[in-house]
Amino acid sequence: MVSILLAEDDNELRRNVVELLELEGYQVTAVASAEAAIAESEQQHFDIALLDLLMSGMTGVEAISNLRQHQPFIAIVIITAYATVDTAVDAMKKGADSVMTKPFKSQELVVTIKRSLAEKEILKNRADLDPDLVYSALANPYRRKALKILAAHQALKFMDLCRLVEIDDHTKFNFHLRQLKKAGLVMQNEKKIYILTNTGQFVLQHHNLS
Amino acid sequence: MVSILLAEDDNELRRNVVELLELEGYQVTAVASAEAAIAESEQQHFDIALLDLLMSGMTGVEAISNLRQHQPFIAIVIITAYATVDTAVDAMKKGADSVMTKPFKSQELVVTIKRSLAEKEILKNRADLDPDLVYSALANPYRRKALKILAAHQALKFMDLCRLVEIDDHTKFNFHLRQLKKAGLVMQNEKKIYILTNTGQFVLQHHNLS
DNA sequence: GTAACTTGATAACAATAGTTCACAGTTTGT
DNA sequence: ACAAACTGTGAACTATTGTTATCAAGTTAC
Repeated sequence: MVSILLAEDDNELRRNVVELLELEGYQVTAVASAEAAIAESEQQHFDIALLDLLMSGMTGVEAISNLRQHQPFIAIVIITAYATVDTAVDAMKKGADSVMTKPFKSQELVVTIKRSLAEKEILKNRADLDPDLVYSALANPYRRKALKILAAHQALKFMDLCRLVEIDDHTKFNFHLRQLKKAGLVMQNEKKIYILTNTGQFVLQHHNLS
Repeated sequence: MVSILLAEDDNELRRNVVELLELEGYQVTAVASAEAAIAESEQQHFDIALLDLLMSGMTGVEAISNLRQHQPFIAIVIITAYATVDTAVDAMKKGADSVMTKPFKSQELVVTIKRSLAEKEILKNRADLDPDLVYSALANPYRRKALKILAAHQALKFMDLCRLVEIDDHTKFNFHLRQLKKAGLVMQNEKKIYILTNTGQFVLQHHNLS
């Protein structure tokens, strides 16, 4: 079941949103301040947090880094009545995944929640891969280069990739390719041609290899 | 000298912005489409790109990933007359560093440019560190744990950190700590107490270690 | 068919990473 | 002052990573 953490200091709106989300089948924990939200996040796991921007005490945006400390994969949606482009940009810079304006229709909220969860879903994949192997695989310039080239060309045959990485000894390159396969970043398709796994694509997107 | 790539299909506005930015001492390359901007980015280095959202052909937001392909550290500002919170959020999700609304005052543009460059400045630091060493250092759960703990506690003495990482043999932990030092992620302050380097803080921020 | 290229497996080896042990100088508490 | 805990160094050793050489099955070109 998807668990939602809601921080909203308007009592009536909070009750309404809780009711709405519970009808949608979510499990909701509602609090009235950013501080309370942080405290809750230390107690139990949440998939997504809906934070009002302006509350007495800490703002929703200020709470983001605290929430992520205990729940690195939590999706965060900032909700605010006074949203401008600037406040939205600021919230995104500070780590929000989305920003909604108040007032909103029930369906807008549900759609935003579903989309934010979907976008985070890819991140969850990372949880089931072995970070030791991935970092170890990235700790070599040939392999980082191979990944980048593979990302650019989508699919490459062994020798083509080998040449592009500029390793003259193909057996040496074969070794590095195996390391990439072992780390789950690269695989061969049915025609034995090398492609990135979606893990590989994710890693490449988020690591900006140099 | 800071080099700016400007993509704007309104000829008059483009000329005005070029004039303004050159007066401010920037070196500006101006084009009239996202496609032309991508082509330029393959020719020379830019510190920052100012992209109009709506142009004939590709939008500014669609060009972002292409630009980053050749220039991973480029800062990107999306400029648009029809900015809503939703379009701004979308642009940020796709990798923009900031979003500005048209029309804007000269000073707003200059301030936004300076701030975006400053925020990217941290990234440049990464360029001068050895990715082999960093990834290698991260390829071990003890070391990732030590980094996380160090980030939470800011500063820790050797034995305190060792206990928190739950390694019983302090000399074994000492080895891993040396690896972290060698990678430039951790250092000792004047009182010999262990702290993260700013490289270490950057890595921790951007890797969300699991 | 055969010569050249492709795509691997395997073994032998060097270099690096990681562990453990022994020991020693420095702080800290009492 | 003395013991205990702290903060290391260095040597010995094992495991893993990375390189090189040899060999071989499959594919393609002619």
